[in-house]
Amino acid sequence: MPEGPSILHLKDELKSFKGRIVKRAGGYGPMPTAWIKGKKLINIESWGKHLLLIFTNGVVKVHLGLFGDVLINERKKVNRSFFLEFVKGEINGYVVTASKLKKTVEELYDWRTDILSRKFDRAWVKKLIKEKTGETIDDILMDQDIFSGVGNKIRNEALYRAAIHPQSVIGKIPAAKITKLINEVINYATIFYKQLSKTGVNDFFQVYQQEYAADGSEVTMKVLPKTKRKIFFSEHRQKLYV
DNA sequence: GTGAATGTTAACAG
DNA sequence: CCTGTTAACATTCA
Repeated sequence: MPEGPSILHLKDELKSFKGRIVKRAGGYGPMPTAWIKGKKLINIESWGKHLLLIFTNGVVKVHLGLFGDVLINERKKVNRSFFLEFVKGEINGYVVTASKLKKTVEELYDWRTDILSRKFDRAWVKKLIKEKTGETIDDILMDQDIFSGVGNKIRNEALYRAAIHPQSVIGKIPAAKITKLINEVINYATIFYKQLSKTGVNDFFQVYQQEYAADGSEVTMKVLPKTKRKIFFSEHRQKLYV
């Protein structure tokens, strides 16, 4: 379920719980939940793939990992890893990890890198990328401190649209191409988010898990050695800078 | 039954 | 101690 756009969409869906008092909190996760009972959920925020539930006496960070799911006023058969029950309605997290922030939201999060935030700062992100001269662009795109909210789908789609080979080396990519890539990340994340809002699913791919890319060229798939994640790209369209 | 999938982090080896 | 690699986690779907 989760790349940044999914979390933003989830935040939208949870809006109606703002300002309401928690009757019961729990779940099989390790985080203690007694401190939440009887407290008001004053706000819901998100940063990248983090969902932040702000209470008067603390903040819960919810991460959906690879298989996480959050249901509203609905339950599955399996146990909930984290849940909030209100007088009317409930938020049920499955396979999510919840933890209480040890510092304030302001201390922990920089929204200049959040690809779905209005505060996203192209110049700032460009500067962070430049510092990674010798690394490859596929790794940098998944670095949550540079592109907060980018997951494997956005990575592959943005690189295709910017016509950059995933294994290009940062220092060798022309500055204008980096700019183009940043724009395509935002573009695709926006498409992803709008699709979710409209249809509840995102399945608009030009290269990710495709046999042929949108331009008709053949798609190559590689498994990255370190992360074991799959990258999909078109040799024909995407230029390798090394 | 098998394998793969939108992710992160703890544990381990060197 | 730092760096890089592997394992673990838990679920759904094809």
